[in-house]
Amino acid sequence: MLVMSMKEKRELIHHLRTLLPKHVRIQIKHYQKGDNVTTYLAKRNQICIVLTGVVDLVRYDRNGNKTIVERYRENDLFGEAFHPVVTNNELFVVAKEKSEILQLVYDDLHLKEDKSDMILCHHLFQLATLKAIDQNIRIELLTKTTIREKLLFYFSYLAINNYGKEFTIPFSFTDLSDYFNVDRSALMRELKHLTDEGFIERKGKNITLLY
Amino acid sequence: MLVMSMKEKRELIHHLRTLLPKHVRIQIKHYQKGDNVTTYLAKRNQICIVLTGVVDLVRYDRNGNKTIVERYRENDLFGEAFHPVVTNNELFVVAKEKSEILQLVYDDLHLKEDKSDMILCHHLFQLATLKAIDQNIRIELLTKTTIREKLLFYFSYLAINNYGKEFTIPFSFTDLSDYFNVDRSALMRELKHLTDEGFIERKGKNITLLY
DNA sequence: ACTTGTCTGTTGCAATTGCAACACTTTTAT
DNA sequence: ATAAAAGTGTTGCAATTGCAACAGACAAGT
Repeated sequence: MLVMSMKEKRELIHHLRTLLPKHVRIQIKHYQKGDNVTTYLAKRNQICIVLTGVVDLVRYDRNGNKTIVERYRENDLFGEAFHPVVTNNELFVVAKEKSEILQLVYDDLHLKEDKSDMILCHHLFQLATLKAIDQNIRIELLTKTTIREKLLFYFSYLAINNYGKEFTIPFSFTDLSDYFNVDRSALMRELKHLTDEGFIERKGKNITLLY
Repeated sequence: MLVMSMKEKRELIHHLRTLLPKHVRIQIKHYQKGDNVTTYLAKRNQICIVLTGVVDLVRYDRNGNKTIVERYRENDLFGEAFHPVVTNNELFVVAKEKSEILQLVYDDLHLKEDKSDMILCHHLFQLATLKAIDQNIRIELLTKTTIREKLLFYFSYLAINNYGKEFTIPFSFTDLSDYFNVDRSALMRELKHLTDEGFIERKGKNITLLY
């Protein structure tokens, strides 16, 4: 199956680790909160998998606006390979908390025609698919025209993932506004409107949908 | 190499077609301009590759606003698998021009341990990576805060791909505004401002960067 | 050639959002 | 324990954008 649960994803990573071909050089590195995991500069063709923790891919524009381009959690795939130098960007990968990252060099897995190579490749394809799914959700979120629509879309996404109309937002509001790419105060204002108009109930980051 | 040129990508697809394992069921379908390629409903785990032509993944929201979620060109990968049903979306894939689409069922390529299977898997991973790259560019574009920044980012992207400060926009302005997810008239207005302020010269869709 | 439809270009006005600034609470580090 | 830092919540105001509406250019089809 291409679409898989968290559990299946975890098993996939475990399988991948146990079956890593010997000719594929890997490193497992540990990072503390705030550490720069790796800068998007030279080292091309490096693929990283988050084993534990959370890391953010962030960008600062000329005006100092911060955007969380993507947030990677346990078992997510990322790497320079996915961010070709198309413009003069400043991208940073920063550990949001204590994290453990598996790094491997893509070029190593070139068609050695052994079974474990094949499994690795297959797993990487699945991970890349899952990544694409996350990216599509983000794109869908960003293409909502108003903050209200962004919030409602995001809430219904969380509701489906938590199987219910009550859930806790897994971001701080500051980070959420970076992820939505909107002003934080404007986001808070819209949350207030949604509460006042009876669409949601809110206690801190706990939301209950009333519709 | 993970990052590859158009030519390399074309060769990859060619290779993939000649080496398709026999147990993988494929179909090559032809579509005319305006045809609905496939609706994002039931058929999961189908992977599509554009052989010729252009197809758009579009969404209409409640207010009738159209958004081009993604545009797929020759050798691009798409499919229901990348769009899990997370919300009540209405996604359509529409042929923008006469197109030829290769469709294969993902479940067929499950670990048959033969060489061509491995190559197919490897190629699919590469395609998925290229897809992720495109998605990242789109995300970067969408996270620009103003229409001006979106235009300048997009222009510099085109300039790099065309190796020069002169290029032709490969969208109609109507489609470009759908892709940027902004109002068309607002986009035209901003183009005018950029021209008036001497950032660009424009004749129809031909742009020259003056900075 | 003519009609139909789509695309381009422009403008006034209203609505949403970003910005700046502030007070207050919570978390983190020493 | 206490200081410093980060996050939350709120508001007025300005700026950007969306919307509506229109006219002319261009393209496609009969």
